[in-house]
Amino acid sequence: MSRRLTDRGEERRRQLLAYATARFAEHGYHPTSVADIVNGLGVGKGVFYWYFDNKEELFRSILREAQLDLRRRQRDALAGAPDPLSRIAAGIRASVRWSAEHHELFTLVAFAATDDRFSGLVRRGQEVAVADAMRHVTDAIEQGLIPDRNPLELTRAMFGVTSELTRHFLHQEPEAAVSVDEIAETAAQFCLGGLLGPDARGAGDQPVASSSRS
Amino acid sequence: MSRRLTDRGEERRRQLLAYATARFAEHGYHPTSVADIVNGLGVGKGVFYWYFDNKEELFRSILREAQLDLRRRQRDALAGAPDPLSRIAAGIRASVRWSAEHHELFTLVAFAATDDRFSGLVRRGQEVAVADAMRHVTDAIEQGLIPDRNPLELTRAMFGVTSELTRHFLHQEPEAAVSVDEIAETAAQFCLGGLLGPDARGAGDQPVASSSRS
DNA sequence: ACTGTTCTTGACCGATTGGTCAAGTTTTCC
DNA sequence: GGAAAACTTGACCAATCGGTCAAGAACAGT
Repeated sequence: MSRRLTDRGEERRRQLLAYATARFAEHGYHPTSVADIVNGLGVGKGVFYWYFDNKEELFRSILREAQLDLRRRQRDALAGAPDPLSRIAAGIRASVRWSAEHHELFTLVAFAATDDRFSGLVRRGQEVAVADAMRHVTDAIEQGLIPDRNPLELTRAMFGVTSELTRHFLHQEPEAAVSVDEIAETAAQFCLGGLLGPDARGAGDQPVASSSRS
Repeated sequence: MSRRLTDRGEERRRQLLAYATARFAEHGYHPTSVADIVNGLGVGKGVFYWYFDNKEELFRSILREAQLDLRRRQRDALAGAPDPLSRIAAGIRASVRWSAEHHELFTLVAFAATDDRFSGLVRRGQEVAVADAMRHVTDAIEQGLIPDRNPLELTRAMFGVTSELTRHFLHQEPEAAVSVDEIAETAAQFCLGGLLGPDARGAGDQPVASSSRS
């Protein structure tokens, strides 16, 4: 589809994406029909199919734009952080904040990861993000700031912390009145502690021999 | 439905549950039809509706049995652990092992958490599991084994680590040839470190004043 | 052996869906 | 001003689905 869109067309496409995002997040991808989307916007069915080949393509577009936005946000957040551990902490905080602001997108990505058609796309996006974060973990190991353990395992553990705390406190139980900053801080602190491990000394200590060297 | 089932009936019901579990895990809940399930078992549609009121009830039954099984497994794992931190570590390892053995159920719970109809059930099940685990976190704080921070936040962070490491290494990338025990150990170590935080001293030290007391 | 219950079959049905498309409107371009 | 393109409408359609149910088979109990 190499047809050009006018400004009016671009605006309509954005409306479809935004409305569909909200609708999918609230009711789920499968239970939401194309008719639901176009009726909600007050347009005819053909408008939908003018801009998207099918329902699945619409959803993929939403996922891709979410991934790009998050990655951009994390890159911006790391600018200026002096050392690997503070970059890791800054990345975690940026992630928590982005997810807090994009509840709908977070929900959709979580669903997409469990669905055959979309899990590949989600996986590839996450691999990029994980590779980004893992570089800092590797740097921290090389600089002797944390014990030498499997960087991928450590990075994935951090992802788990970040997404679970965000999901629970900022999306599922927002009435718990926990601030985004508090959750971001909890995530960062827990992860820094996790990187150090249970036998860790204070930051800056010389690396010590590990009984289970990897 | 208070009709009694014979042994033959019980066996058929189990077959429906097992086949549906595999089918839902592989293709997704929504894309799997009742026809898919009964055709896969080689029975007629009425068999399905003899045992279950509808498709949704079948899925709920699967979720409930999964939650009971996991909880039982974790309770067994804690027996004999002498102190809170070793109970926490034992619970984490049990969780990882259970999830490794129940890939299908793990997948279904992950999906169910994102779906309107089932997320309530998943949430309640998780709250029970979280409350169980949080008791040990609270004990550890009270015994001065870890700094005094929000136990619920700490417990949720551990859940995030456990599920993400399991999901990634044992389900998504099984060809990475990482053993279940290694992942269980990584999860336990990361979490113990996370509980201690980045300023932690060795286990057994007196609790020190925290600059951000909660 | 007969009755009652459990288990089973698969045609059937109303409802819903994703997607198509002829026709019309609006806008753009020359 | 007219032609072309973009945008829009909503009826239509084949396919699929969840669930029902009359009828039959198998089994259990007396």
